[in-house]
Amino acid sequence: MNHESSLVNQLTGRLIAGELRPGARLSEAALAKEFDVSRNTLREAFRVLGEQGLVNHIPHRGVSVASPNTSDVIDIYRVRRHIECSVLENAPNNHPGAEQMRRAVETAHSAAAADDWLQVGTLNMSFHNAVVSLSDSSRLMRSFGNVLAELRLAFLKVEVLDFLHAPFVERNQEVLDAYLNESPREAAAKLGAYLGDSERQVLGAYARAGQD
Amino acid sequence: MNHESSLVNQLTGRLIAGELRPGARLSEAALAKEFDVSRNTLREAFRVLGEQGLVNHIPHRGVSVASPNTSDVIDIYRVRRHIECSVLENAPNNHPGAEQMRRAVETAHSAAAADDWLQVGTLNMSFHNAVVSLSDSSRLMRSFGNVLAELRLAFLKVEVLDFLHAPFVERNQEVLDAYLNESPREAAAKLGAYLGDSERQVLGAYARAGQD
DNA sequence: GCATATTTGTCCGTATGTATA
DNA sequence: CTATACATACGGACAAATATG
Repeated sequence: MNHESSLVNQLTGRLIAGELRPGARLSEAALAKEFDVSRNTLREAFRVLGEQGLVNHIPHRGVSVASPNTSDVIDIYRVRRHIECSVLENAPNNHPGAEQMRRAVETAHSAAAADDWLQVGTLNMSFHNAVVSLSDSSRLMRSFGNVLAELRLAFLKVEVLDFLHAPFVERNQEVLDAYLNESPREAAAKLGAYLGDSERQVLGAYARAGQD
Repeated sequence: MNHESSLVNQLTGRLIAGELRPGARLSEAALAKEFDVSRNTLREAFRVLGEQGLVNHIPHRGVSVASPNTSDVIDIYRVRRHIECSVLENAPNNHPGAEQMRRAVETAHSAAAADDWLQVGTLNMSFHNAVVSLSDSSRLMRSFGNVLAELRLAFLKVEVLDFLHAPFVERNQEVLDAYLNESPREAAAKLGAYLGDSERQVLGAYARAGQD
């Protein structure tokens, strides 16, 4: 059996769950023992995560969980605007991805009504992944997924709590409606405004937390 | 000194130079001996290149140079259209990246006059990297660089010779002029048309070569 | 289909370099 | 400054999977 890819998935799961906090040093020996793999196997997984931007590899100082600063956040939102808006604006009608978007919004409404904010946050990610899936590009989806995972670390760093995503459930609904009933251009414009507000909220949290 | 990152660079250099052909198996023992590194070090570099899409890693069957098929090429051009056109359309005026674009076009004209088509190909990549640099996003530039490197492998696979880039020198010039003298929207439209033609040319080469 | 050789996956031990206490 | 802890890289070893005859 292949430990390697499942090891990457396990580590990613811990990272986005916040069990390995941003900035935390990741000891080779400790983690190797914890996951019951050799240091070499773990190091190979570290290289993959480093390339994905989830961990930082500082020469001769080891590996630590990525800890995005404000310029990282700004860069991440630049990527989001370019990719998400471009994909939505050029999306064809009746793309199956729209159904994924619809489900994500619908389920998010239910989850919000049940005060399950963790679920709301997860469904928010599903919605935006669905948007990018309108591109039919596996490479774009892969890169975008990495960026969203990195943004998740930014949330964890300044403790942007999941319930703060509440207002965005309705915004996602509006983006979807614009795509279905108006025009891709209008939907992309709404999405761009959404991303601007979302970015401001995260940067505000950084300022309050006194992070650079 | 850090062997690891320089090893990745050395391998990347060989790959885009065509010394390691698309589809070629990369023996751990042989390459480790050739680069005078241990197998473990080489395997870590393989993981990085795998994440970048330059090599394929099949468990228990080793690593081989990526060999993009037609659907890969189509996917790559989807990414190029979304990223390059979106960046150009939203680029500010007087961005320093425009100077890089200008230099690439100017030098390409000279190189074309001197029949140095290898150089023309390199400068073509410089031009499009410069376009993406208009985004001021390091993540976008990194992802785009990986995609361009993968496209380079596609060229090598079907032997799209560098002199075929000759007509595109003028197209790049037109894109630049549109950006400088007309509007970002007009420049993006020209770039989109350019990418469509470029994609057709590559897919034509695939058809002639009988590749899927 | 079977036996053998090759290759990969994993792990350990150790020497060296680096930063921290 | 010395000592300690840790990360890096190498080399060797063996099991497991694959390729080859």
